[in-house]
Amino acid sequence: MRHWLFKSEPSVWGWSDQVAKGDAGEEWNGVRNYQARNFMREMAVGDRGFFYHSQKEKAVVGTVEVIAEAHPDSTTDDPRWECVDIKALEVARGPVTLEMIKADPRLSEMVLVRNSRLSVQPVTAEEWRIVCEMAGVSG
DNA sequence: GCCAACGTTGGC
DNA sequence: GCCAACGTTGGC
Repeated sequence: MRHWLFKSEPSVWGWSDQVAKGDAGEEWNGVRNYQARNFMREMAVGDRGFFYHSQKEKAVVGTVEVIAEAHPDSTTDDPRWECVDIKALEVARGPVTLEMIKADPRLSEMVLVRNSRLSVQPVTAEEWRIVCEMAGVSG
């Protein structure tokens, strides 16, 4: 199983929106960046990821699971853009802020730290374990 | 609100 | 195919 990080502005699509969709989940649509799209193409059903709020909050707020492989993005007719479907899994007992992540030397190589603009990112197994621990989730 | 970083576009 | 110009994102 691989791990990922999904970033969203909470004012556009937040954790509560994701939770409201329940097990049916929702498309992670609207991505218009090739790198991010390519990562979604690599995802498999059952992969897990962090749900990160950008902008004001800047924190991992929960975990999600990939429930459908990449397929055309329903929000555009442009065949270049694809997305996966994800569902909310576990809420973070305490949000893991960007500040906390930056303060931990073990997480200094995270894409979130190195390339803050990428909206869909891979997370290593170790990074996954550490951030899950900080968030108080089982992973 | 500003600005650095980055990606995309389009002219050559 | 290069690169300048431009637009967008997101942290600060």
